[in-house]
Amino acid sequence: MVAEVLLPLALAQAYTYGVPVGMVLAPGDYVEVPLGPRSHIGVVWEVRPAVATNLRIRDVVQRFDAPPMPETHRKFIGWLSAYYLEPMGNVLRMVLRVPAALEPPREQLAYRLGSAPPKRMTPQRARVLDIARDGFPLSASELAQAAGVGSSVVKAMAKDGALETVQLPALRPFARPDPDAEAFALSPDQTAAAEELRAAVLEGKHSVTLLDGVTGSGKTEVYFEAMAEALRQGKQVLLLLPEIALTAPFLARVERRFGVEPAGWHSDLRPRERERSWRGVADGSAKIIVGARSALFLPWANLGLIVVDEEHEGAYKQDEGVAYHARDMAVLYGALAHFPVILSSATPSLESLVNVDRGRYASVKLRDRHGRPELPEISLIDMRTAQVPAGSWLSEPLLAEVKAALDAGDQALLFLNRRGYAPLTLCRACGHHLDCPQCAASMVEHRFRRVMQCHHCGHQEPVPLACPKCGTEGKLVPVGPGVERLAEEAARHFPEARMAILSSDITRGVLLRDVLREVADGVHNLVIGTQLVAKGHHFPHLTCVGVVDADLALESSDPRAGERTWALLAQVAGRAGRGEKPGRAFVQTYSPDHALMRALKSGDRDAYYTQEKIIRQGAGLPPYGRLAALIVSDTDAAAAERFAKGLARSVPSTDDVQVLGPAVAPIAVIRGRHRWRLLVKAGREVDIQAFLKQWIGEVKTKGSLKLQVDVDPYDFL
DNA sequence: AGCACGCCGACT
DNA sequence: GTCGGCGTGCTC
Repeated sequence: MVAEVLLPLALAQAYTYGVPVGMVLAPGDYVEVPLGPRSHIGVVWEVRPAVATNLRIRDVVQRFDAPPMPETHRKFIGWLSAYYLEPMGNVLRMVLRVPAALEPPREQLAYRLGSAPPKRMTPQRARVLDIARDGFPLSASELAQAAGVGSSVVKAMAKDGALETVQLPALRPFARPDPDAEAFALSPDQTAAAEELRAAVLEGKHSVTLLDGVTGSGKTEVYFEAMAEALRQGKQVLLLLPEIALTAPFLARVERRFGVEPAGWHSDLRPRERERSWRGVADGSAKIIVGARSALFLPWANLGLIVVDEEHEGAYKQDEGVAYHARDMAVLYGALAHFPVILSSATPSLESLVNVDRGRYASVKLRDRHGRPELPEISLIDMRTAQVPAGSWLSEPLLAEVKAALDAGDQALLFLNRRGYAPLTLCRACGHHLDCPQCAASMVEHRFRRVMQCHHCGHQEPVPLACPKCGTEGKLVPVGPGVERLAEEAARHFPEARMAILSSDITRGVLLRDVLREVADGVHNLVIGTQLVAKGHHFPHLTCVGVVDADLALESSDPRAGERTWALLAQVAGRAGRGEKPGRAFVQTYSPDHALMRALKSGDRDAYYTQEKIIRQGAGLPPYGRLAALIVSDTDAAAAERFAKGLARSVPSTDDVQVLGPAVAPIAVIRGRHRWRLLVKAGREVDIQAFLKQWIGEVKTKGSLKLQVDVDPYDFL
């Protein structure tokens, strides 16, 4: 017999290996196989009788004693690979990213207080005893660290008998969740919604339900009930969150509801915790997993429900490596493995709403628990006519509203989606503007951190005193506002205010979560923030929200800009009035007649989305058509252009696919790589993958040139 | 992903 | 004349 083994390398197919006599293999088994001079861990895809071949067939080295990868998971890998035109091995690599997962579990030695007193007493030993006396067994390094001594002290004391060793289970086992640990009190609306979701779970087949309700409507408690139902059936449950929303308070809510700490999965999990979650998912002992998008690839033993929270979030689209969309792949997984998927959002994506229109997704709407309207009262401030103090970004009407809120003892929020001090720095002597040496983008001044930074590649340099071009000193001027500059202005207007700045590059060792808590507790009464503030934080004292530049996100010519702007502004405005007092939002705009602004003012989401749908439909854009983007990049600008234009000339002739471009990509240079972009546009019924394979399947790239395929790009531009 | 094999510049 | 740079291709 031979086994077809898929390896976690950029290989499109499985490789054939001999099965040694006495070894029994089945599809899904994890095995070690030789490849060239090295050995790799792979997954058995198929076992079949050997046929004559002129390949040199080498033997499988060993089979790992681990739960085999279920067939649905293997199918998922195959589908994803076919959908995104990514070699299967690359997709497998996302599953096998936990190095220790297949090794025999390492026992961990722990130390606790022994029976004998230490033979010699030193201050160090006394500290170790102090720690050991009041506690759980700790590993040598933990104990030593807690006592502030070297680990040799611990080891010596163990030898003495002053400490004794115990074996700990290598990894803390997962406790079984209790679906009824602490049910939250639900409103009648929530109960009805929860019933619908539970019914979908009880049906035990694939379905997608869009849970659509504003912040404050209690979506979380509602989908918790669906999770409880899946848990009662003994299934595993995956709760997907955008990375930024994976916070300790959120995990605490899950723990309270189900009585156990959920397994976590995100990028900065420590290796040991990663291993624990991976194994728990694989053997089925981890029942609730709360994770970021890559949690989809964990080797699910018995997955029975996926909830995608904040489903509209662009962060679900991964664009490095395998460019997949986690929300779409969650739906695909549900379809393959026949379980329900719940998409939750206060501002659903157009894609999901259209799927509801088409009858493919069910829709469950949730109103505010306290009967409040979807959005607070929103007023537009027409910046063309409003009084704006010289050198100011805040208009008189907005300043008056903020003052009124502060005077009333309430909180106010000023929102500007721009990090740093100023987005652009110009030399007034020669007109030079400071750009990133690696990218086609401006360097952004960050005054708190005293650096200039490129927001595309992260490149940093000190803030220059003189113009790098003409050498004139003192003539560099910041142009336009960032949150830091806005804060400076706000401090001038409201010197008494207790101000906090919320931005992802926040300040001098202050932890973001501490600032968020302080804001929620009312320690600060004036908050200046970037889009970070839009993300589901609850600020009960906030009654006044000011959007400083509502046009910013609309300026992009990407057709998705409208949808994104709506989600952002609706969520920011929705921060106001979530506590006892009603809130109001004020939106500064130069285009108050824009359909989006009018809809925002009237709080009529449907009106705006209806219009967006018409525009998308007219343009044949998703979700009414299909898109794929090809990105050609090279350190050599001319080579990138030549290759991209050559690609365009070799498009196979078809009637149902349109190829646009090439054009210089929206960000023309990133990290010194020049980028060109082609866009493939087709009807919904067209097999765009087949077209792409026919077109670029045999294309070879050489040198530093890279050709990247992005099926369903998030940016349509 | 490694690793070896292969063609062009700075050394003894 | 060789050492070694990393670009290209292969691994069942």
